Amino acid sequence: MKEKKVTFADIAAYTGFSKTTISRYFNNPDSLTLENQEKIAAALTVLDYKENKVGRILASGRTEFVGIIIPNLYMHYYSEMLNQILATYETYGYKFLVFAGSEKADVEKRYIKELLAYNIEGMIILSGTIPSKELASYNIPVVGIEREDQYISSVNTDNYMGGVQAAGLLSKSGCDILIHVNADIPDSVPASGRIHGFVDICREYHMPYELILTHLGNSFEENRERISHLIDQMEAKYPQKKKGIFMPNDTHANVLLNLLFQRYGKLPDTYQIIGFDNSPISREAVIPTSTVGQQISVIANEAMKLLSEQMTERKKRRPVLPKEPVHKVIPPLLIRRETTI
Amino acid sequence: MKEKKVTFADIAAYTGFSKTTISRYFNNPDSLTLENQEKIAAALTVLDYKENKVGRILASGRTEFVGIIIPNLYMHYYSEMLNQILATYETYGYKFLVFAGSEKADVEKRYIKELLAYNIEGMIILSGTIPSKELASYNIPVVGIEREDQYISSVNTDNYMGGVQAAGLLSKSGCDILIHVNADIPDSVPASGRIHGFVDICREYHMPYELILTHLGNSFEENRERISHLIDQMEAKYPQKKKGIFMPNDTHANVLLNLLFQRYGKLPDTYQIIGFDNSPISREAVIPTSTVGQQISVIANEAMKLLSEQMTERKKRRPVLPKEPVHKVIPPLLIRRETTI
DNA sequence: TTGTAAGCGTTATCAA
DNA sequence: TTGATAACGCTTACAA
Repeated sequence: MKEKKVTFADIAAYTGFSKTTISRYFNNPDSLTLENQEKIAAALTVLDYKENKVGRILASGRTEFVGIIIPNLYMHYYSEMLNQILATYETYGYKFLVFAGSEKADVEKRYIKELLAYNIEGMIILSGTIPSKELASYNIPVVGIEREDQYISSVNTDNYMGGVQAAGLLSKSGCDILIHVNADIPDSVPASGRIHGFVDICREYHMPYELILTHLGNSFEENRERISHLIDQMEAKYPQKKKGIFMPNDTHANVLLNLLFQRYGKLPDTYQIIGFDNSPISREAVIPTSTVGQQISVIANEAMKLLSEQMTERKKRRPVLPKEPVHKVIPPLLIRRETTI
Repeated sequence: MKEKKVTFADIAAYTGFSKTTISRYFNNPDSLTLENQEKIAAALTVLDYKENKVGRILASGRTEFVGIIIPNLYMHYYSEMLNQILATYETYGYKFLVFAGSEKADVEKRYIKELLAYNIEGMIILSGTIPSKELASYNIPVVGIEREDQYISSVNTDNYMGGVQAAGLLSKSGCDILIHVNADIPDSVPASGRIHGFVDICREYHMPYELILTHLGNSFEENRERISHLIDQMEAKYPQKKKGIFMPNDTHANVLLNLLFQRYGKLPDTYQIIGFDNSPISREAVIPTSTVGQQISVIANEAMKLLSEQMTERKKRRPVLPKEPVHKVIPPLLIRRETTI
């Protein structure tokens, strides 16, 4: 406790060098003679010096902090994305200040204010409550992931391609009718691409299709009830017909699958199901479920790469700031398992 | 970009007060006259002042940073724990620097070094690779969660009680033989309590039981294969008998359930299954699975409470450091669903 | 209630 | 290759 920490001043006193030289030892060692490097190195171990980055931040303005705002960690998609983002520490060295779980614009604005107070160098945002226009106004590098991104750089899954892949697979499976269940997403959100991709392919192949754009509820119980309802509707409307169903994500695909299993003891021949995300539940379901897989690790790495480039650029004396935000698009991977042919 | 930031000096110049007074406005506003408070408040908006906490940290030594080291975010238990820990920001105001996903002692030591370089005030650690003795030597408040905790404070689920609850439920379900599958955990790890609780109750009730202490593999495929093997073994050893199986967690319980479903199209009457954790998969399984539920939110909050107390104590001029680490134990919640009577 | 002045531990700028 | 000195933005005695 009471032991004061060893500082550059102590090392300087001990070695007879100036603080500047000690600083240089850390930041530009080659500017010292090898002999002196060794002297200082020895002093460090003798004195048991521990780095203190706060002084450095204050003097240099570089925190190496990146802020993350994430809607929740309950959904696997988000927790795995965070996982992958955190893993980039090994590559880029940025530390992450993480806020999660609000989903309310005013609360998230508080989070951002706090992050800015710590001089974060950049921000990755997965939450969609704050308009990108406002995010851009904070004047630090920001990369969005799967959210509205008109005024900020972003990395997204190629959702349109995902819709195309899902519809393509289902239409090849001999289905009579293709159904896509999803929330009614505005076009500004990348995920809306899935709907367009799905529709375009259905039209192109002249496949009968239906869009069921409805909110499936906020709890597992609500999901269950509404999806059960959906089954009733579909069976009433398309009896006997072979239905190819593209669910908005693997969690909901799993609920559908379980409900059908409970009704029929198996997945009836009149159903084909495909989910989205390739989250663990798609493999852990009663029957491994086909899905359009998001390449979470690729997305996370691209996001950090993009952010890191922008942060590095800013540190230069005459930064060339990109006038236009950069939008990267990562292709999804179609994963065929046992709920489709 | 080029706009320099507004500092206390600017506000002081603008208002005619000293920097000290500006500082006081933020830290102890009541020590100023209401009139002067208003003057400063006005200046803040005029100048568009933005907090900079780095200076404060340097001057005061208080970072309000808490470090978190977590094995991974792939398992729901960890991601939900992180979720709940992050949520305590609203209560305690500590910001979290998060590292995840190494599970290697040397890497995690690097993480800790980095955290210490940023003057974190305390640490929550879920990872078990670094012995608590070493953690204690860092001389900052540390709280462990479900890990070896001899020399550090900790919050754990009452694992023994969990084992008791599981064995109790299964023995009431008319089983002929009780089986607990688990890894071969050393007694220093809290989770070992489950095994002891299970065994003690089986003995007390004179229930025949078997412990299968084996590693179930590191991937879903391995889990599947080994659990399938387990079923073969159990069916060979206990044909016709009603088997009550206590799995080490919900993920593995789900794999077992799915395998049985695939073999028999349902959960046979000769099986009763109970998992551990109450993770989402237990509700999302083909048949909602009984489980011994961990109270993650309670654990997270208790951990932060404990840590916060220790951090607050340290800030006092004459801190009373606890000689002995504090260990809190949170009771599990038995959740009966459809895989047990 | 307010101000002065000395830090906090680095880095940056010059100069040597 | 090295050093002196002034920042960086805020807090904290101590003084008034």
